[in-house]
Amino acid sequence: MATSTSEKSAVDQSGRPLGPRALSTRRRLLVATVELLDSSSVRDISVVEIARRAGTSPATFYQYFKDVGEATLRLAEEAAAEVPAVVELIDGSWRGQKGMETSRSITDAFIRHWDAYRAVLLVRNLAADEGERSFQKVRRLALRPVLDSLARKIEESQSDAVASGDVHPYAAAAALAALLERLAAYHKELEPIGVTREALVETCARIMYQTVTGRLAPPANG
Amino acid sequence: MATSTSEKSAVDQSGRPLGPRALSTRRRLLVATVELLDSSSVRDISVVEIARRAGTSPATFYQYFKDVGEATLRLAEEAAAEVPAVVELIDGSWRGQKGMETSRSITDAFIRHWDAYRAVLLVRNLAADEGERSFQKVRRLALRPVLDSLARKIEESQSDAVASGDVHPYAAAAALAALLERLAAYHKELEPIGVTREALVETCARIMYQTVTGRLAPPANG
DNA sequence: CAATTTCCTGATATAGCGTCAGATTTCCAT
DNA sequence: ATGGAAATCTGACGCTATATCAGGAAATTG
Repeated sequence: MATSTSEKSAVDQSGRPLGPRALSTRRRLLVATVELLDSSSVRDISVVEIARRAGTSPATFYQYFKDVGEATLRLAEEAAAEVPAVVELIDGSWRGQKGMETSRSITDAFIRHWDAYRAVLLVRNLAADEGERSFQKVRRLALRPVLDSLARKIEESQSDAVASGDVHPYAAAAALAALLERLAAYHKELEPIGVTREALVETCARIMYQTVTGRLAPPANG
Repeated sequence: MATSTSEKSAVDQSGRPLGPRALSTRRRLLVATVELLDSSSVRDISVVEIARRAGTSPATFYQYFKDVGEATLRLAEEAAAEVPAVVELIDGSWRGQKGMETSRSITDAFIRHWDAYRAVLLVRNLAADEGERSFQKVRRLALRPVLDSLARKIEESQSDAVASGDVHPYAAAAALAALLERLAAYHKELEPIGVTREALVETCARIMYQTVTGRLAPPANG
């Protein structure tokens, strides 16, 4: 859990920094919020319920958060802190079978990230898509490093490559990120339809490989 | 607008079919719902507000819909009725420059579809991702034809192709659909960052082309 | 251990939810 | 036309949640 980072800077609704007791209350409220987010739809989560589950009163909730949206935003920030691990993978080798391996592990890491923070990330994306600035900002915060390092890799490939250079690196990176995100959110619903997680990862990895390197993916483990 | 189809079968909350006056009231309520969906976040849309905007009372709303969720579901059903147009494009040629053209127009059509129904589709996807069965069903209804015909095309390409056959057609189709969906939801936020809609469409089209045909995309209109 | 700061909550005004009985409008047979 | 039945709408109501504030309980400090 990457909680400690944000804990440091946590403040009261009036801007005052928090002591240890307050910190733990705040944490309980956040935990209650994820749990409810996990188990029911956003639309019918209420402050009362969060407070009840956290063993405290609604008034206390408002001491720390403006509304349910703000609590969710804080959770999204915590999730964003976990992404960097994915970024390092991108700097691996992108040649031949090794490249496919890199691609696969990125896909896999991304999906695992989503499975871990699913509910929060879903809400974060909806809010961002609906135009809420603060949520857009958190999403960018989480995705930017991924986009940047993907785009860099694509550029590298383009310079030494056979591949046609008419691909905008950043657009390609964005497309890949979009693919990863949506697939990660979606895969659970695909499995009952007969598409295994493995097949999905493999397909996604191939697409990524091809888009990054500009070459066709090598046949599976020869 | 594809409203007439669903209008026919519209019923009261108690299952009774609707007369003309009721039909028009129901429509006004649905219109008010989209408008609010377009202009504010799902979380703070209320029945009262919908009723106000439709020039009627909350009690009337409940005559037609169980809650805001159901109204949204009906709207999602109407959006789903528009998708088939996209499907026909998939049956076009996938060879060389023509293939890229096909791919581009699919991407373009998909994005336009999303721009037209954005708010509703966003909510539909969130609800589906959150596990609400009825919304999953509507999404499948809309996406199935696309998936099916994409998967068929991929299979065709595999039979006569050089390309390695270790791509699961349905998984690949799902990945493409995921890419299209996410990108369509996302593109507006990418433009300020310097990624034009055109670059996005082009990239997306190339990925689609490569995934469907198993060949590298031909260089742009060289 | 009392004063002080930190943290929590009961009370409350306001507003939305969801239901029902009855008012209003529309329709149709006469 | 016109009176009554069918269709449609809504005012009123009990319930629950929101959001705020003044003051109470708990921890900390000198």
